[in-house]
Parts: sequence; structure tokens; C-alpha cells
Amino acid sequence: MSVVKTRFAPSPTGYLHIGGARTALFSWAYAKRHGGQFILRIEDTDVARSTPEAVQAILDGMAWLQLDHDEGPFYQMQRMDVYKRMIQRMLDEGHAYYCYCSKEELDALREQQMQQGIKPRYDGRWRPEPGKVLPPPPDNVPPVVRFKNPTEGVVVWQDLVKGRIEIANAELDDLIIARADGTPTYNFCVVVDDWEMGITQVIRGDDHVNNTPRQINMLKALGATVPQYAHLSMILGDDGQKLSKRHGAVSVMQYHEDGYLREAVLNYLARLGWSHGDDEVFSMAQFCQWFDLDHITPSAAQFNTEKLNWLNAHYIKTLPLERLADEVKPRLLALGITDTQAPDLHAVLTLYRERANNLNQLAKEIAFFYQTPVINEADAAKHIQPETAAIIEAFVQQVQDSAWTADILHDALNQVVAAQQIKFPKLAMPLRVAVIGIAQSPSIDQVMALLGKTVCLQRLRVLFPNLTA
RNA sequence: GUCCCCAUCGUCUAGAGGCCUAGGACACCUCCCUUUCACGGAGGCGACCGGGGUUCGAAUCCCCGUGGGGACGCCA
Repeated sequence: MSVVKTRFAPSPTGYLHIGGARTALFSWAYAKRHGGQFILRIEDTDVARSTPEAVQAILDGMAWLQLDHDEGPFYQMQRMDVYKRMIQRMLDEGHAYYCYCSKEELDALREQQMQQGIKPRYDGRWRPEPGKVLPPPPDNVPPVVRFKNPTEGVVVWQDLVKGRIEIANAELDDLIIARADGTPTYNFCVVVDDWEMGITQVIRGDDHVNNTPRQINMLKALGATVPQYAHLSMILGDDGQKLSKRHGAVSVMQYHEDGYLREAVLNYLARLGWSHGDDEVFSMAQFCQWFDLDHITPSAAQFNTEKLNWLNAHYIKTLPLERLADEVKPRLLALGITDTQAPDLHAVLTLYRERANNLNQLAKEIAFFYQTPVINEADAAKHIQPETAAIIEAFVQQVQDSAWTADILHDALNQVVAAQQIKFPKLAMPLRVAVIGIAQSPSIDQVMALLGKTVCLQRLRVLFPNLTA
């Protein structure tokens, strides 16, 4: 039994989006599960569309998700000599041949076939056959190389996700494996690489199902071992539409920017199209022990931001405080906050992490600890009444000479409420508005204790300038 | 058009012929907790695409519809 080896093979024509990330995650997890190797291969043979920025974006995305590869990254453009040697071999062994059709000729053929209602495909006009006389090669058309696909029989494989798939060779045509300029095309490079790199399980998107029989035929022509295939269904956007620029096909790094933890994204993606009974929340370590191809859903899955948010909230609540602080600090910095010493960020996070489901939101919510809050007008209008100043006055009288802890403040609050014969919110809400700018917060006594006496009193005086205390 | 794939609550899914009066999670609704908003707790709403078979018995197997998706490039 050969050792398991999987690969993630993106083409660098854009960022790493959520669908690609899941494919990578599953390939990675499969290798981990079986003690195998996971390799990263950049399929950059489309020179016109590949960019170094996209390569970097993919590397960044993989790094953020911590989907580390054991080998690579390999770049197909650096393996040209390998492909060219293989193409020559195919030619020499009669598995491939030169085709002198021009693009225009091919386009015309395709159009004609479409009109006739038949599947558009190459008609084999340059395909050599015993007893067949080929036209003389035109001297102004540089030839492409085509693979001589079998014309009869069927290609069958046991897909690890979708089960047995069978496609008739009659449905396939002779695909181009080398362009007129001599460069190899995608399907050929994949075949050569998967073979040479010893890939045992090809885990990829199911848009490749139709390429699989061609690849199997080429593998067989080369005398290579055919790997196992697992075709993952696609991920649909939140709106049920195909993922695209307008439908949330954003970079995984966008999730990072938008305040999501990698733990949440990974857990969410793992659970999208794969299941382990009723388990919903699990670590990547656990996932790597559980992951298998038998429990992958063959149908497409719709992305659900609400559930991602829920997982994000879970991880914000349970992450080690140190980790959480590291995630929040840069986001506070983006709000102009550099110093998180006083009050202590860990203490602030302990108080606030319970209620957050997003890192950016969390940073925004605790910003008032480190900078002057903006008073929310609606909250102020609602909670600051004509009698409020007197109530605040009484409160300040009560606490100005005492120690400043949550317990003491808690008692003081209750005493003032009792003495003034008012409902608790009559005091608590104006305090919130004055001290933190809005009417929603954890217990106001705890918030004020963290903020400190000086700052609290100072902020109270801003909103209630006539305090005598 | 041709070929291929798919089909359980709004969404992600459990389910491999009897354990299913179909389970869990997100969302939603109600109640509880409460110092507001959250968090948390307890309930609730809510699905096997349709039709034929096979079988004592089908969400599970088969066929046909229907619907959705994918592929048909000198793109990957």
C-alpha cells in the first residue's frame, strides 16, 4: 500500500476563495488523517492570466488557514522540460499526433455542431488511422499536438465522493495537449504531475469530473498508475447562487479582514459538505482524526454566514485570552488605539468576549476604554431626562470618596436607587450613555470599575457639567 | 443541444430496508435569567421533489418524470 499523497493545485488567476479553501482543507485533512503528504502545486501554465500577485494571495490564504504543505509549492512553468519530454514520448509512441487545424477552422466546426444539436468536438480530421490518407500539412499553420483518445469503450472510475461514474469514449474527442507554441495544456500537465508526484488521491472540485476520463486515458497511455478521484461539489453563495464576484466569492483573507477567526472559518468549512454525526464544533486536530471521504455530501452546499457568525462567536468566547488579544490589538490599532495597558486588555476582553461574534465589532465595542466615546444621540435623548442630572449627582456624591471596585460600585448603585426611589435603569442607563456613549454594555458597575474612577467622573462631568460634586 | 452529476426542515446536515410519530446545528418564535443589549437555559415552528415499481416493510434499492448544477476552449 503506497503512502497517501494528496495535492491542492490552484491556478494563480485570482485569490484563494472559499471553495478553493475547502478543497485545500479536505485534501490537507485527508493526508493528515492517513499520515500522508500534502503538496501544493501552482498551475500557472496560462501565462496570460496567471499573476505573481495571485500566487502570493494563494500562499497568504493557505498560511492564514495554516494549511501547511509538506512539499512544494511546485510551479508548472518551471517544469516545462518534463512536459515537453512527455509530449515527445506520446508522439513517438503513437498516442498523440499533430493537428494543423486553425483556430478559425475549429470555431466554425464547433458552431456548426452546436447548430446541429450535437456535442461540439474535434472531428479527428488530422488523426492518423491505418489506411487513412492525411492531407498535406499546410506550411503556414504551426501544429498543435492532440492526444489520440480511444474511440470505443468506456472509462469507469469509482469516485470516492460520487460513486461509480462511467463515460463513453465516444463522448470524448482528441484534446490538445500542446499548443501551437509548444507549451503543454492543463489536462496534460495535471496528468504528468499527478503521476510523477505520486499523487494517490486527487481531491478537487466537481467541475473536473468531465476532465477525469480524458486524464485517465492519458495516464493509461503513459502506463501510469491511475490515482483515486474524489470530486467535491461546489459551494453556492449565501443567496443560493453560484459563487462569483457579486455573490460572495471573496478571498478567504477577506474573512480575516472582516473579523473572522481562522478557527471559525476552518470549522465552518469542514462542516460544509462533510459531517461526523451530530458534531458541529471541533478543532482541526479532531477533524484530522475524523475526516473521511465517505461522509462527504455529493450535492452542492449553500454558504451560510449566520452559522459562520455563530462559530466565530464560539471561538471568540473560548480562545485562549492571549490569542484573542493578539487578534484584537491590530484591530484596535486600526481605530487609532496603540496603548492597551490601562485598562488591561485581558480584563476588558474577559468582560466583553461573551457578547461578540466578530473581532472588528469587538474592537469597536471596547474602544471607549481607550478613547473618548462618541455619545449616541438617540440613546442620550431616550435616557437623559430632566431629572437625570439630580440622580447622577446623588450617585457621584455616593461614590466620589470611596474605593472603585465593581462590588463597591454595585452596592452604591443599589443604595442610590433605593434612596431616590427610582427603577434601576433610571440610573444605570444615563451612566452608560455618559461613560461609554451608548446604552448597551455589560454590568455598568464592572465597566466603570475597569475604566477607573478618574475617567468615569471626568466623562460624567462632560455630559453633566453642573455636577457640584 | 449533447454528456455527466445532484435532490431530507429557510440553511448545513444525521440517516447505508424495520431503531424514523425522520435526529442535531444555524436562523426564526415563545418563555426563563437580567441592570440595558448581548450571552446562557428551557420549549416551539419546520423537511424525506413527484409518480411508478421491488419488499411483509423504503427517506433509504430500481425505473421514469421534474427541478437544479456542471462540462462541452490552443482556460484551469
